[in-house]
Amino acid sequence: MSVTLKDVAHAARVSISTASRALTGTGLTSERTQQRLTRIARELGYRPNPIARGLKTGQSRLVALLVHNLTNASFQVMAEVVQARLKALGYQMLLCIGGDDPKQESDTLTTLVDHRIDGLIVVPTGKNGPQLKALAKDVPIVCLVRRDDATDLETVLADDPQGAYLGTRHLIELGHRRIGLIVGRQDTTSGRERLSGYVRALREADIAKDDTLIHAGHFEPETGATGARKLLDLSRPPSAIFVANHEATLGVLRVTSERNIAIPDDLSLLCYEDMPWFEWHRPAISIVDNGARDLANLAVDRLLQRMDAKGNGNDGVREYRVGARLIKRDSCRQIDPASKPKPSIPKSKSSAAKSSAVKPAKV
Amino acid sequence: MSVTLKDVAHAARVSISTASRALTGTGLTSERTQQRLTRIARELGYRPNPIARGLKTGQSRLVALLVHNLTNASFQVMAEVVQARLKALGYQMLLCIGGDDPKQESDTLTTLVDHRIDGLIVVPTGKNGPQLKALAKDVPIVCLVRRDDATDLETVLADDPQGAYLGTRHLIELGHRRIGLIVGRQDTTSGRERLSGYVRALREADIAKDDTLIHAGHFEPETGATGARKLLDLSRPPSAIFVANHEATLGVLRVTSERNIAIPDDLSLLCYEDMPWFEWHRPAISIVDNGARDLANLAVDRLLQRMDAKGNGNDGVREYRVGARLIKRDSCRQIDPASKPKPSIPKSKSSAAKSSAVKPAKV
DNA sequence: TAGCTTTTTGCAATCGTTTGCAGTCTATCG
DNA sequence: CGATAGACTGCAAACGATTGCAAAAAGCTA
Repeated sequence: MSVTLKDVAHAARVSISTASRALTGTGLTSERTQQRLTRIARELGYRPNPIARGLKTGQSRLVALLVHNLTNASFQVMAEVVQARLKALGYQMLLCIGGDDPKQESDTLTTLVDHRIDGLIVVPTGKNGPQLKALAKDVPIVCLVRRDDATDLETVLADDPQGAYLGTRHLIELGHRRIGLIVGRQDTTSGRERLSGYVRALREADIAKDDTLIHAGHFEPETGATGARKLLDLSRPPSAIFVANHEATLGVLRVTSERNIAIPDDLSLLCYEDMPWFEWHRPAISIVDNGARDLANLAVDRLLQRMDAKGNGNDGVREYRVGARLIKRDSCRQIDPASKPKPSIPKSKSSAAKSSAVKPAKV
Repeated sequence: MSVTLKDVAHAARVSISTASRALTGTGLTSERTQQRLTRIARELGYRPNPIARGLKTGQSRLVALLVHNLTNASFQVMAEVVQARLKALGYQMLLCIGGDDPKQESDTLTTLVDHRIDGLIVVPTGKNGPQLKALAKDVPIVCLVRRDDATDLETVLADDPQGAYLGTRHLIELGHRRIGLIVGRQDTTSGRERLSGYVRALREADIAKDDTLIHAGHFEPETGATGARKLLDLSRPPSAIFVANHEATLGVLRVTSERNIAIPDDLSLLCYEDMPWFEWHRPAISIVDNGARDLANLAVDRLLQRMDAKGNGNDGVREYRVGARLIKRDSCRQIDPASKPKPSIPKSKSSAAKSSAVKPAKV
């Protein structure tokens, strides 16, 4: 069907092996034949067959990315970043969707290694530790966003404690003392870590932690709605809500809208992770950016390094944290505890907010 | 490294060929050996190597989906649907992102056929017709959402003429006579077809087409903003806007919000294609659903059929249309034909409208 | 039991590459 | 001028499966 190495060799009147060496540039061929063959190959439109090559070399030039879904904005940009990076290096990305379901994850993992993928970036459910660990012997693996505690795989994480801390502190600096928190499930790393960052910021400001102000729930809009209702129904409702679970944002907005609560006048709102429409929403929604782009890039970096290292990548560092940063928009306002003044939009001096940096963390 | 067919055959004391036949179920083996071999294979944890198999059979069990991006909600659900369907059939999906850029599309296409994909579903840019046509000789291809006029490839399209017609008629039935249209680029199928559906509905209702009410632009929020401004600045502004280009929705909403225009009281708004947050938005946004899910499913159906047919799929039908449907929510209101449409200086009296009084009145 | 058909099995080639080994050629040096 | 090192090249065996063909085994009839 298509042009094979044999054809090229034949056209150039050399043996297949010479052709192979010349084209792969193994250096064992004379400059002249090498050039001649590259030319002929080009003329004939020869494109090496990765399958045949893979059979011999055991590589596939395929790298898989396994995420939970594609509706999550973070996963979208991660997928785009990973795909772009890999393509530039001649790899193809295999995007798989695991739905945060251990069974599906497990199935997908086995198919992937069957296909002899050269590398894997995975957002683990956390329930397939042993399998992942076993696979890691055959294939370089990097975990993304979530850690699988049952493994010691290299992991690239958002700095959720810091992000939540940053966000909470921002609200405190604006004068808020009663800050509601809507956060994800507490059996996930991110859920726990965001809560802890929130708590730390409060403690640092000598604000007593009030459990009635904290609502932990699932990663769904519904959680935001019930959470918001609960918080707003309190006898002393919060003056700001930090939605540390971006799937919940929609729910919160619906409730504030239903109740005709003006943002940021009546309530300040700060969210976690960006969404394309946050900027376009009125008021534009301030966020803590978890750095999805950086996360993906770092994950690719790590993976590539492992793929090159060929096994001896045990250089100690097992966990990387990508710094979060605050993006101030218009949904949080300064509070003056003394009077009830006109709302003032905080000016965005975003240069100060760029605290993002990539730093390795110790195990 | 892993268990090969040879190992299985050896363990069962049969030849490799027998093992192969027994496991692939070619039917040329006795029931008994077949069972015995499947058992042994299972015990040994044998998993066939798709690369080796592919080399011989010329198949890869890989099917590619090439879309423009992942931020578009339709592409997201399509990707999820395709992945799910294919996985169930033992295929892996290769998701590629072409950015609606002919050069990238072209590059990706060649890498894909290099990888000997078994099939391809592509949202074509429309600029690589010849290449697609050539590839179609080697690989079953189905076009999705957009047609590439330079080819005669099987194509699964949304019924945009009907969808636009449906939406426009809905607005007309609500009593609107001046209906603004914000639509995509007129050099794309969807852009043209949606315009034509709009025009047909108008004609059918004996409403003269007014070109000042039509704004065609790029697939970006900015287009929505400029379009909305243009329409609302008219001396006789429309009483309803049909945003037939869902990337533009954000821009339109920003403008209505900036100008304190209440939806649906002051202006009815109808959009094309669903977004997760449309339902949660206040007011919930009515849409014409293009049936992304159905589109993807049909595309997969067609592709599979072609892949089975092995070349003789010339059964005449070259184009499939998936019906659109109207989803009524709260952003369109009935107009009293007696009273004149109220133009300029709209008061914000909608209880459900964006409540924040403070807007940085930029622009 | 012989002779025939039908099933089941094994041998070996093949897919398109890569690569160890051995052979050929060129050039250099004594 | 002949020997020899060094640079190129080609042969052939892999990689792990599938598959046509022929041989062996089994089943059947008479």
